[in-house]
Amino acid sequence: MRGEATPRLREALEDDIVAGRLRPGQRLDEVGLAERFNVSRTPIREALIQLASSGLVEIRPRRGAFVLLLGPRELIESFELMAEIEAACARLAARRMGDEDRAALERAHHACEDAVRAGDPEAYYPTNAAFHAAIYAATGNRVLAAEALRLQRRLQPYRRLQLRVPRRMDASFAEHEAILAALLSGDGEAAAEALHAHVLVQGERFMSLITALQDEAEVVARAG
Amino acid sequence: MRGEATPRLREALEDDIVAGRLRPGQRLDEVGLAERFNVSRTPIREALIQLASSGLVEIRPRRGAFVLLLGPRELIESFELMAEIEAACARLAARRMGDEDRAALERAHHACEDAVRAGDPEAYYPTNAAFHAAIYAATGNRVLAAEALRLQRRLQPYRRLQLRVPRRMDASFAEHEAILAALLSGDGEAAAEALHAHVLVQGERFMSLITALQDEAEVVARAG
DNA sequence: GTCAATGATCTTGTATGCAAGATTTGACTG
DNA sequence: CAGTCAAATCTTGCATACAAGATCATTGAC
Repeated sequence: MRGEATPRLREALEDDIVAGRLRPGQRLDEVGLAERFNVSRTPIREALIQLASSGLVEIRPRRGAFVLLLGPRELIESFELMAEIEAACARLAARRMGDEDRAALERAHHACEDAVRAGDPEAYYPTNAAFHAAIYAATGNRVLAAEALRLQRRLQPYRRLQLRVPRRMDASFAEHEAILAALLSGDGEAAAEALHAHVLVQGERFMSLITALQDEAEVVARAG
Repeated sequence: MRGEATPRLREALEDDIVAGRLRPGQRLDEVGLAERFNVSRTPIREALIQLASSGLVEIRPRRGAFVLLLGPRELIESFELMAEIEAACARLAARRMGDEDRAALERAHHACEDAVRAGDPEAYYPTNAAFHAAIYAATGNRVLAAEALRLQRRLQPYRRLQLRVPRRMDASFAEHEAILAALLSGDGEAAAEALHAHVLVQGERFMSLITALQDEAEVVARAG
């Protein structure tokens, strides 16, 4: 077994959580994971600690690790934070982005368009994430971009549900169009406002779904 | 040894870093720390991993852990992120803060005033941090506040140096006054702008000092 | 039949052991 | 005398061992 185990485990678990294969609230048993990955508990624990620090996992002392389950309040607050950070990204990106960034942004936008045309939410999901990531990158501020990505990943398990809402995908894409136009025209304030609303509306639309998920997940947590 | 060791170790190391007892760039030897705290390497490693995830420590695989040393670019970017986040806090706080928050903010401001009167940068430092923290809390958004605090701590080892700059403490306090006035009058935009500038100016003023620290720390890192 | 208490079982948190990669030291070569 | 290669030493990363707290089940009382 070459290379180091811990980073690999962290990525594998992170993918499982972000992709929804591990559901919010689910318990992460150290021994079980160790067996699944054919390693000892030590690197598993270290990976779990890292995931806890980046906000994907919650470790309750002496009780074990759980996929982070955001309550309604935390969820609203997280989307609000995301909206503020993305708005800041829009402002900076509009001011600073270069030709390379513009091209990447347009590529990402077209990829979204393809997914919308295909009417495939599963395909839209990653292209949407990439579009937002392209905005982060266009700020030229790597620290800010890393922070935005971290938050994006933290919210992805929840976002994922939202694309199932009828017509949401088309609405999302239309909003992207307005954001992109504002960015390309260099109007940072307009882009910031549009992006802020775009993120917040997602948070708000989620709430009903989330509450449902919440109940479901709690049942899972209790049963599992 | 009752209670759990890891959280205690994390806090102790975090305090050492934030307070400047452990300098940026300094190596953190697992065995040495284990002896110092009378524990095995295991909880030390877990504490270091947590500190790495919150951005106070850098772990280079197979090379060990080091107190995070931000380069000039990362430092500028971090202050820019901090400025954006604090500006967002100001906007939200101006809209939402209650009487309790107002009172806490004024108390924090008066504590700053005392330190300025005494002309004591060492005393001003924590009161300044508390003033900013009061703004975070006044947003009513705990997720946002937690994020702001995390960044604040990450930058504290660097901020700490800046209060040594002549007259900086008085200028900082004067800026606080303007920020507080805007917040209390409910003018979120003005508060946001003032706070944004307040944070950014710190970042900019730091740069010369930082470069000096950078060199010094690298020497320490190489020697240690 | 429900609830509480107590012991068995399981899981976490920490210590210790060991192998592999990194660093240092010292000798040797040009 | 500087530079380089190699072996010895040190450190990390992972595995395993063990103790203490948490969970669960069984039993007994009401």
